[in-house]
Amino acid sequence: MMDNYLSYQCLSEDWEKMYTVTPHQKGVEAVPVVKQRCQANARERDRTQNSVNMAFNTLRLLIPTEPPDRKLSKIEILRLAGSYITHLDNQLYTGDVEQPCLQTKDGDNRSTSLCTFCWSAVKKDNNSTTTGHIYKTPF
DNA sequence: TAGGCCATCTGGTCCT
DNA sequence: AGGACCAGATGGCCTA
Repeated sequence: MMDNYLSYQCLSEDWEKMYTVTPHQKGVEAVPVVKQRCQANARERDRTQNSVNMAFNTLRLLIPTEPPDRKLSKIEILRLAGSYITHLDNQLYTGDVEQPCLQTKDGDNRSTSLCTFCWSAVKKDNNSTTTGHIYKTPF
């Protein structure tokens, strides 16, 4: 793989030195394909770092965990975000933040369990003398 | 050391 | 035509 290119993270200062492809079609300007490829790579890098990862970080901040700065993988962020939305939706529906909400297990409409976020609240309540705030953090 | 996770590269497709 | 978006491939790092 990448035999035709200069491998990872080709730097902009190298671009001008890169070879160009001789055009076979008449009237087509020679295109510095490697430079073009490196520019595309840079854009893609920038997009994943500043767009995709930023979105993951923003979403991560909205998910309560214990400890709050617990490292979550991207797939964990997505799954927990879904669970948390369901949790909030249940509380909104019942109108009772003290009432633990139940969630349906994947693919099984008959089987329910305490949702992740309520479960963590129960665990935390059992481990402390204070009661009250429902938005305890999972784990 | 195997497996999970991630960053990066790459080529294809779609959009402007 | 060029850029954005996407999914697959690859290799490096980390941890159990």
